[in-house]
Amino acid sequence: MNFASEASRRPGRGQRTDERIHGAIYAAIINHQLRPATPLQEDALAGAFGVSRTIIRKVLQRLAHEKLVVITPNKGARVARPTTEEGRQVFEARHIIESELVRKVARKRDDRGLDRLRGIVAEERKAQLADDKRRRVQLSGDFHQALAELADNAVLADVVQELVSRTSLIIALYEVPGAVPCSCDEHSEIIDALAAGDEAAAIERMDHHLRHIESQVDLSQSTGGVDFRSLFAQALPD
Amino acid sequence: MNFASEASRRPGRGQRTDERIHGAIYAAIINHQLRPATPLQEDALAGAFGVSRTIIRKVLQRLAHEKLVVITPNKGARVARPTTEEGRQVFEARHIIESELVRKVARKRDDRGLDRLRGIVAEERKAQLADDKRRRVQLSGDFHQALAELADNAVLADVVQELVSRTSLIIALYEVPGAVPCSCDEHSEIIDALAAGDEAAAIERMDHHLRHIESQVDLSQSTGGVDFRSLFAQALPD
DNA sequence: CGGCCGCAATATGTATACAATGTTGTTCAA
DNA sequence: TTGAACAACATTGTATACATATTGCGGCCG
Repeated sequence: MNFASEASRRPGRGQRTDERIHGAIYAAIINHQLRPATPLQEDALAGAFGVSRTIIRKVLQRLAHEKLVVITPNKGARVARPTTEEGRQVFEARHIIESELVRKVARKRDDRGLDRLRGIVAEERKAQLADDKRRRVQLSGDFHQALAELADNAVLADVVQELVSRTSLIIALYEVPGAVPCSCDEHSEIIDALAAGDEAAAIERMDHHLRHIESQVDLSQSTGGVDFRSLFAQALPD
Repeated sequence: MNFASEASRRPGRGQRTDERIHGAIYAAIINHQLRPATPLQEDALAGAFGVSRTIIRKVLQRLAHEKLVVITPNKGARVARPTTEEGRQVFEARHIIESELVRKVARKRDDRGLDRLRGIVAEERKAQLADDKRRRVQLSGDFHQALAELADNAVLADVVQELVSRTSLIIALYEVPGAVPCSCDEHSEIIDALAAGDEAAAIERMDHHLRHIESQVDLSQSTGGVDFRSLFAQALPD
């Protein structure tokens, strides 16, 4: 894609540009259009978006902080390739944090908030029928994000947002072949428990849902620093 | 301070420079040498560290992502001034996350890890005797950071690190006048419970410790947009 | 013929120049 | 005297040029 025309039309109108470019690359990574380990060359991106490398560098830096991109000094940026261990940690963190957030929301009985969640699930169903996988992934993330926001804790909501993004990368890498995309029914069940104010049930269902997502990936492979010595033990002199 | 000589001696030796400058500004903020709302002018910092604004911008961007600095477009960067609401959220997040981390560490019975914690507490005691407040603040953060690392979850350890830094800012802003700096005995008691493998006690003591820190700050003021009208009600003509 | 050394190409790291924006102080007019 | 408009300054935003590091290729030596 080439956005050069729009970008250069209005030369210096603040830092709306950064935001746009960040959003575009972010979405492409979450959507698995840019897969893990894809090189993100500064010049190429600068050309594509019609801006200078300065802007691209800023965006890449931000994505690196969000752990979606890895920058190796003097070698450039690539889409991150989280290890299985990192995957395990991300899921553990999500269990811990999202359980508590669900607890808080269940206690709140915020009907308007729940309606917002229902709206997202409705969109999910539509995307499911339309077989639009990209939109489903997007909306599934939005659901968790929205839930976090309902818990009146923007700090934790930010953390969840980051963890959800990273989950996308983990799925891209380790999804098992016949994986069934996470059914939105589970989201619906969580909402029902929240609406009923049933704290325990809501937590249990969120836990179940997260375990379900985990069951769709295979984190058993050892990616954390391959030990060549033992791997090639029999091929090496003692 | 002026690091121009060292910086320019070896012109382009990788991005060790960024790290150094980030560390320096980070420490200054945590130490309360740079107080909330202090303007961080690019040129001034560039001059002080003997680098160009390019590097400074990168560092400020990173600090902004860590929520220690706020960048307002076209107006520049300042040390962040978290609101009382944000303070509340940070403490809540710490309770949720650090409780679970303590639970995990209690179950692990990792003696070598506990020794590391004891080492930090010993340093804390020394700093307490030497009346070195800066070092005490630093070490207190290190304790929580080290504890998080013992829980075998680098993802959450990163989050805790960020929350601990932000806590420093909150203390700088809202510390009550006669506040007694957090005694390192509480850290010690947590270690003892961990050593005994007493999960419940360890969690209880961490909770107590965090509540103690919270009691040192006054988050009751409403900082979310000061209402001059009511503030100066009696001094204004209706 | 195989392996090592050196050079060239490519990409990133940093500095600087220029453009745009925001702020402040001054001047002029009502 | 007060208000607003304007102009000068200060500061950030962006692009570009140059310095430096890595990588792959080709030639040279053993």
